[in-house]
Amino acid sequence: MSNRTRQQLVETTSRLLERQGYHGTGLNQIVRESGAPRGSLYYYFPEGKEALVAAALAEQGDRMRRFTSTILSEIEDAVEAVDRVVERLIEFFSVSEHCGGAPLAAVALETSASSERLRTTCADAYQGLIDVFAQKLTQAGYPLQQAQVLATTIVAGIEGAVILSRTQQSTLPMEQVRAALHTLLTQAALAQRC
Amino acid sequence: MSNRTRQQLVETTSRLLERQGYHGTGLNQIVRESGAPRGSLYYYFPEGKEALVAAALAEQGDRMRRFTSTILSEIEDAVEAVDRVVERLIEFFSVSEHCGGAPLAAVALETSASSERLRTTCADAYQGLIDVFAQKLTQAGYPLQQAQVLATTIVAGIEGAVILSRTQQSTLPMEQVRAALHTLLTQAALAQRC
DNA sequence: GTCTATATAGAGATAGAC
DNA sequence: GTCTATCTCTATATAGAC
Repeated sequence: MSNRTRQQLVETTSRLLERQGYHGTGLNQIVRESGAPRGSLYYYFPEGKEALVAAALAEQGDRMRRFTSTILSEIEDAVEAVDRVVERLIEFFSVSEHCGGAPLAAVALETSASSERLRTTCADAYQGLIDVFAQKLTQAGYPLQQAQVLATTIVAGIEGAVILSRTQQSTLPMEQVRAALHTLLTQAALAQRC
Repeated sequence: MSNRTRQQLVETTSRLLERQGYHGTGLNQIVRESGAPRGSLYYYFPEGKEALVAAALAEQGDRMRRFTSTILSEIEDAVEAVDRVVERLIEFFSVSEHCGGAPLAAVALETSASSERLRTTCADAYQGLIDVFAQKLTQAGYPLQQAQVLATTIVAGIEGAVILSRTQQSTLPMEQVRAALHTLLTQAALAQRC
């Protein structure tokens, strides 16, 4: 079936990129671990590796955005909602055996200087995620500019915390950043009321 | 001369790792761009690529720690001192044509699952940097646990901001995170006085 | 849609001369 | 300390059969 094989390739690529990066992930490994037919890769992605990776990154960006958006819509209080997002990410990080959590970061760092296509794909994915947080914060009454600063800081803090947690093989950095973001959002809200 | 060639290899490796990551940086390229004699690589690093990269990462960690420590010791007020560190990093990011600023992150993400040696080297480097910030904050009167949370958040925020700034080719994310860290540290200090 | 075979290039690493 | 030559492996990509 057409979309089935293609989807296997994209999902396997996403998974491998997350722990090996762009240059560390070979097409042979992708084909092998996906179980997809060997001859299908260049049928679905005639432009080769870069196109396959771009598709995987875009899908990961969508997944992250939907995941975040769902949680933010379920909890009315903005501070608690952001807290819950980070808590859920910590859970995912734990079950991934301390090797997941930043599906875009490695590729972004490796390729931002060499591939415009992959760089912009990552940029769009990050911006989509930032927008989701910013929208929640503006709806909660934060001024627009402050909401944008805070949303960027949330995403940056999470990405950085994942890097630290992966190198330390511990959830502690993510827990610490979660606490700090809670403080930041709470006191920003307080300052705005006074 | 002995140390001269070795140093050329290490410095070139550091520079290439920063924008290409571990698997994207080949030994041939390192030798070529360093201008070091081709035959010297395995003389200075008999254990091969992993050892060379580990040396480069350790040196980058030291460099970052010294850079930060110097600035923090020059400015008495802790909040202003941290602000100044981020400002200086933004300057470096600008002159690197939006491709530098996170010398450890790419390798950390690529290899944390496959190389204990590189993972722990990155972990040690990050911890050294966190300790420098934490020490400044405790000296400024922040309680120990709060200082550790804030120090981790500073480093995580910076690393995440660099990722965003590189993908967006703009200093804006770093500026935004700088502002947010300023708010966080100021209000944490206020809360502690009341 | 999928296969195998292959082209071409580059990787990391080793041996042995100098 | 440094050189060249070479080994082996793997990479991406393509061609052409089925």
